[in-house]
Amino acid sequence: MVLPLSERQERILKLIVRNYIETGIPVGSRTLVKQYRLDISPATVRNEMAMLGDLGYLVQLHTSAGRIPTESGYRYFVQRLLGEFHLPLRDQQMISHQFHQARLDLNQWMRLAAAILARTSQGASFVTTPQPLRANRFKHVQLIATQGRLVLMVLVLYGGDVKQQMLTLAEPLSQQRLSAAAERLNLLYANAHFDDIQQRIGQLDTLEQEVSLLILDILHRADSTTISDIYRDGLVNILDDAGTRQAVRVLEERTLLADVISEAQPEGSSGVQVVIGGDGRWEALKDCTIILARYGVVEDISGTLAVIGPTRMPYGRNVAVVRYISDLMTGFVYNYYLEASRPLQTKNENEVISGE
Amino acid sequence: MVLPLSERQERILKLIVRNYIETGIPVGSRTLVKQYRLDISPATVRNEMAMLGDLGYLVQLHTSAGRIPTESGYRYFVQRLLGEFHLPLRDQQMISHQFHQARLDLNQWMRLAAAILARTSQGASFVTTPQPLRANRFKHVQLIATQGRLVLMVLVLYGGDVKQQMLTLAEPLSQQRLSAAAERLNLLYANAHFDDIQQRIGQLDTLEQEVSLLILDILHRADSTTISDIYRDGLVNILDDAGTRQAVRVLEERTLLADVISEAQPEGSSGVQVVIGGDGRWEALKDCTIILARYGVVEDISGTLAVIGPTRMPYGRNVAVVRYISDLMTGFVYNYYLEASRPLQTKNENEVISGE
DNA sequence: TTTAGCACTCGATAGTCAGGAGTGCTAAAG
DNA sequence: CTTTAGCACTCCTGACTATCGAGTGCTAAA
Repeated sequence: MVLPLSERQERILKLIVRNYIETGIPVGSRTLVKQYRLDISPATVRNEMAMLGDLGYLVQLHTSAGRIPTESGYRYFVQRLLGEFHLPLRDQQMISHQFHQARLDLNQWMRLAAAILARTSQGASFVTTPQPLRANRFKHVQLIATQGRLVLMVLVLYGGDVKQQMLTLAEPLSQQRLSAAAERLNLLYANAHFDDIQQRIGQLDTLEQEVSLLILDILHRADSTTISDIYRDGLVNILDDAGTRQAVRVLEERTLLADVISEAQPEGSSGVQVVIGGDGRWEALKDCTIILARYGVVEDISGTLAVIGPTRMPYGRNVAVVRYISDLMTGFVYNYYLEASRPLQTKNENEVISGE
Repeated sequence: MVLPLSERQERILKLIVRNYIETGIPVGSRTLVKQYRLDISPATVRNEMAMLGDLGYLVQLHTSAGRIPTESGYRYFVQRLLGEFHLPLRDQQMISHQFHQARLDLNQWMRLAAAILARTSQGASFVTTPQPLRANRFKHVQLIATQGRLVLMVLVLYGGDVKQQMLTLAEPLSQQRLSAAAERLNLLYANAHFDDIQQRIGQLDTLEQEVSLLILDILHRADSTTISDIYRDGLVNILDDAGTRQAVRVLEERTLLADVISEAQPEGSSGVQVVIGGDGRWEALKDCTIILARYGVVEDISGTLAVIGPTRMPYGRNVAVVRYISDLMTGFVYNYYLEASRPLQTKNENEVISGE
């Protein structure tokens, strides 16, 4: 529930948030008037500040200190006062150039995305590999003899995810024998879902059954809410900020991270999301803000990328860079998986801020 | 160059280091005598302390404060005074049990190793995937049609490393055609090195040549000193220690980390290494200590695992856990890649401390 | 409704002082 | 020659105090 403010109140709130983000020190009435040459007196500003305080947008650490924004204050700022901020063209070109250097290598793209997010946002970042939203499908399997009874199974899923797993046979088999088995499975399971495989498993010989069970196991694990791979960067950037401990926990605890990702981005939502101070839902995220966006094909295959930093962060710039890179990555996913026309430079619609 | 100390000096140094590691406060002569019921007077201890100070093993932050160990002090302690420390049997069992739960899944093993190192050492940790020490060899390739002219190439290297890469064809080809090409390459390149492939590339058709070039490219990249994959954990543990910034840099900067790994572990050395405060070689590692060990088959295929923490860390315990897990992982590598008899519980010989 | 004026609050900064842990030095004891 | 008791000295720590100033809330006048 967001109460509407008078235009002057909004102006004052905006200036306070901006100033505090920039300087990090609580801002008082006199300073504000002088700094921005307002044509109203400090006393007036004080009255408005008191009002904004009552509404829960500002607090003061102690009686005789200036005001700083509350979480709600930041939220109001991001939702209504932030405005459109575009990445400078030079930055866009530089980033886009770097991405085009790393053509067609998922690994490099992920690492690059994390690195650029971290660098331009001055915060920490993470990026997850794109994954099918609905149940995973079989694409291809290969069996490779290594030593004696040990066999390496390489399983490719729809969406390009490659899984590898060892298995031990009852007796050694030749590579020919293994390849043949793999080939049969490839024909039988083309585009199969978990259930399809489970149905057809009866008509197979021992080796093929064993492999199928492994495939089912992997599909099962891939389908649960686990995140496959996470690329991080920029931890150093936030090392001595407030709320570092929280931010690091988010990056390290896969479960917490998975939780945030799935909760903050309901039902194939698109657009950039800003989660400020946990939005009351995650106690663990006090004092830090996550700006995240989904990239890829929303209803089909997608991943998440995000910037993490202290609540007091440059929102305009960071939202812009998250949006820009998410667009680039979307283009990549199209190119990589679907080879449809590649909608680069698309603007994300429906900017949303979650919470309350 | 390490000067020999009298037995009493060693005893005093040992107690000071132990006490400081435990409490974190500078230790004075009186406290020391009282705490450990020494049968000598504080004045005597003071004399010895002065001597140890002259030799560079102790310093005091200011005139009237107790002594703390210097880097050299820690080094002397680790080299000569640490003694054998074994992980409690209960811990060993617990760890070993957890590893046996995650059978035959490289990914899980790596993650687990990092997690356990971090947990039991109360520090941060990293583990790199095992990699062949010498030039990499071709093992298997597979081509998988995805969409139109896009093809996913999955390349398996000797040692089980799986690489994936997209390529775009001049024109679409059927999966049969692709599989056939892959099969020919598998026969032709069985166990081939970079050079072998380069030689044989002439006798191929266009598609096969294109794929071969990609393979060469990947082999080339894999052969340089790049580290393939790094698993980290336990960052939160060291968040508010001294030297955190340095430790985080080691974990984040791949080049720095690769540097440390290759420099600190010359020529297939084995055993646990302790790098204290960068040992004068890395300015970036001031105030933090890395305990690292190679695991795997020394001359053949191996990875590195390590614990990172502040200089003031429990060395005995941490060396023990690094050694124990490195042994476990070595057993895993044997099992996974070579299926030789699996020398679990082997003790690492030649404990070395690097530097000076 | 705005603003000038004013009393008040409270953190930040600096100074003073006593207490205490620790040192180095010296001289006596073993 | 080694050990130790004694002592003067250093310097950190914590408590107490005073001053300063930025900032506030309130009231009354414009």
